[in-house]
Amino acid sequence: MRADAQKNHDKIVATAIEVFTEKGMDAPLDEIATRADVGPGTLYRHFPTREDLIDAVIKSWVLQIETAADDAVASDAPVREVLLRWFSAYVARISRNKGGPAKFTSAMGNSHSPIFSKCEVLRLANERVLDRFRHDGVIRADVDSLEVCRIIGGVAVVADQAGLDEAATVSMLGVVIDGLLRT
Amino acid sequence: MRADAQKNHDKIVATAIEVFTEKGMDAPLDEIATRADVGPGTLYRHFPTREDLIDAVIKSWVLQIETAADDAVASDAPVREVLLRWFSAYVARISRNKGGPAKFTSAMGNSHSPIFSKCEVLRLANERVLDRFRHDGVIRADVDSLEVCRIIGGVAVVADQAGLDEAATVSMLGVVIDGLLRT
DNA sequence: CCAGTATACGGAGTCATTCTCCGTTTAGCA
DNA sequence: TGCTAAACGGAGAATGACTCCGTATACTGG
Repeated sequence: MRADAQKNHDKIVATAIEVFTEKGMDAPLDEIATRADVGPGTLYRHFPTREDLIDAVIKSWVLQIETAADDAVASDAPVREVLLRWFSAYVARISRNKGGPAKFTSAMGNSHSPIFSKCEVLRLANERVLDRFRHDGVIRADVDSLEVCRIIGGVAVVADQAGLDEAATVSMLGVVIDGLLRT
Repeated sequence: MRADAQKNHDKIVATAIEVFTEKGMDAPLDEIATRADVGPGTLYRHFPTREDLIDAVIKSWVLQIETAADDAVASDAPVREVLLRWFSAYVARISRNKGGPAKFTSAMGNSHSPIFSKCEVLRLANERVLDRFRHDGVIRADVDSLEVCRIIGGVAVVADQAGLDEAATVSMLGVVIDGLLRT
């Protein structure tokens, strides 16, 4: 890639992180272009769709999600507590920017989405956590990771769109966790 | 209200029902105006916001929700089965038009929304059903109707946005129901 | 029945946003 | 240093929300 192209690419991603933080993931792309001092054409050449740009922005998350999952797998606290912490981390992650939960959760399981691979990271991290407890027989075995991601994602979407606080989210997650335990 | 205004009002609502069915609840309002043979100005005078129009469109539902709730309260089938049927009806209702679940669920509990009163109908119907089982002591008492509506709504939003089939929805509802039972 | 007026109409027009097209510029190479 | 593929960027087309205001008309009181 040409040096100027690389520079613009990086500048766009950096600006996108800023703008998404300020205005949510549905922020006008042209504003990102303007603030990155590039033309709209340049932005769209690098990132044909909004999701392609989101994909580039997410890269930094991946590691943190993996770490949270590692913690959950390693922790010897009670199941309920471990799951609550893990799901909270999951929700916090995808909710960092307004509109994020909807973006991730509706792309989940859709292999044609530009952010599919990032969703897979989430799904697989969740799978590792669930596997640990499935192994112990403390959670039900008939629900797969994708489905759990969707339910948790649903909670995140509602919390995001209705502007709920963390307490409300935790309470809803508690219900879902109880639904996963036993059986 | 002047006779011509009434006629236009009715024509707009009828057309909106059609267009929402075809294109979802985010369909262009100008298209509704065009197809109803009125100017955009007329549509916006009658319904200042999209939600005001949705509110008018919903009127026909209310009775059906009440009926489904009545059935759930009266049924002597097992809890799990009754709840599954009720929640399925709830989800089906708000998911009738694409984009519906998000509209309803994010307005739920927000008394400033034009469709708040309709959301209250949903919430109260759900409350009646929950109350019956709370009385029997078969479901947990520490989760209120609003919260349950949000969790179920979250499932509906995800199913709607990801285009999931009914089996997937039912499976997710099953998890939530298990989370509500006991304790 | 008719005139006067409040009410309602409707579409042209503005604004915001997405996305494209294409003439211009430039990095990197031979 | 000159050539060319690569990249740029902004004008502008397309879509959709929403407003403004000149025009038309349904009602009412005489």
